[in-house]
Amino acid sequence: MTDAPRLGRPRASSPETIAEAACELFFEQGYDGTSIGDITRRAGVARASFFNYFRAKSDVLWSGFDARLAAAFSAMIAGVPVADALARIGRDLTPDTLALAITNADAMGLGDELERQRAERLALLQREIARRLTDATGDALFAQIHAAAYGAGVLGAVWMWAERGASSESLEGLLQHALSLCERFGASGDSSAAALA
Amino acid sequence: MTDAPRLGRPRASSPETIAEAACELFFEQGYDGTSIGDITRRAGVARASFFNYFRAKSDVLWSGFDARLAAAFSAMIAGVPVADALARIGRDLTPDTLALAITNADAMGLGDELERQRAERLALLQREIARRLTDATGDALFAQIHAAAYGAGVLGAVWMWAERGASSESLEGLLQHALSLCERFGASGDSSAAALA
DNA sequence: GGACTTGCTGTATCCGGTCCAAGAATGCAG
DNA sequence: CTGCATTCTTGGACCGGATACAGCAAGTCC
Repeated sequence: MTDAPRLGRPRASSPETIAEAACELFFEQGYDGTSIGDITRRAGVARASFFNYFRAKSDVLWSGFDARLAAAFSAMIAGVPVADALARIGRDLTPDTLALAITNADAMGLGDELERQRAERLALLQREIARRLTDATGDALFAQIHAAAYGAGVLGAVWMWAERGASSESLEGLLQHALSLCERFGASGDSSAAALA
Repeated sequence: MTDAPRLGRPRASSPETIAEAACELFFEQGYDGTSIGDITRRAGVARASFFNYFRAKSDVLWSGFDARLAAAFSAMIAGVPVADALARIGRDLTPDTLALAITNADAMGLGDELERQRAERLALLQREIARRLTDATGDALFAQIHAAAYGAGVLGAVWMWAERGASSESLEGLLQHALSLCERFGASGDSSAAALA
């Protein structure tokens, strides 16, 4: 939230600068056709420095969204109800690199990579949400199913929002619509727990 | 389904042989500590031949399950209802390499790899099921949510089954329980489609 | 000026995965 | 028996992502 600490050598670049260079190259050469060396060369830093800013190549596209996810998980741990915490993901989400990647997936040559990363986020959402849902209901299997529904709702809403051009206002409503669908699911499943325990 | 074609040089090894060698090494050195060269050396074939039997290292664990998934998808395309097609995944599923990997995840050093692969299968299930569900309801977002619930049900059931020791009989019941939870979800969501179209 | 902390860089290394050309082992047609 | 088509094996080259590390640069604080 605050600015960086003051100690030590200041950073010579920034995640934004590197991400910008990367996205340019993705448009020009495609995602697979762009090596990390290409990115850092254009950004004016050494290849090894790339990993000071991103953990992996794909993080260039996902780091912003991942930060929102992490915030939502923190809120959940702090006691915020699941649906409320997830709804905040859509608050003030300006079109970022992920939205850019979704809308221009073809032009950037993001064939399966985007799907692979989306799959990881779906699983991450499922895991974290299920952790909180299991405490409430006690049925682990139902919690996993319900959590996956929530995760799919979040990602589905983001995708639809991006594909419509990331018009800034509609994500929040889209997300709430999706989450309401998921919540209705939970209301119907409070019986039949101990059948197979 | 039938035997192999008769033409050309016969195979010098088999997926089973290679998978066996691989699993041994995973127990001895861990998944990450075992290179593909290690596996092929123990199996008595050249490194390049590994990719004649598996597309990737992780396929050693997942190829059996993937075949069942593919069969289920084929059935869905042929018109079998979603829940019925998915229920067949549990039919006669003898403990295979995947079950072995789940139960011995720690001993094999399968830290995140198993989760990553599971995430991909969850997304695959979601995609294929949603493809069939969208035709029926027309609401793409709800279809994605519902499809993810189905996928999570399948994987959750398989995981519980494996963690209980893969006792051969209980998977089918577990799966049907999970799928019934998912189906109840679908019954409640037939309104509220055109609100945001 | 020094100690300390942080970041940059070049390099070496590892491994998964792809590609390819040459050769080996089979069935089959003549 | 002789080619021929087919299929698989093998070794090697190659690429790119990711990790590790050692040495240096650039700041802050005392």
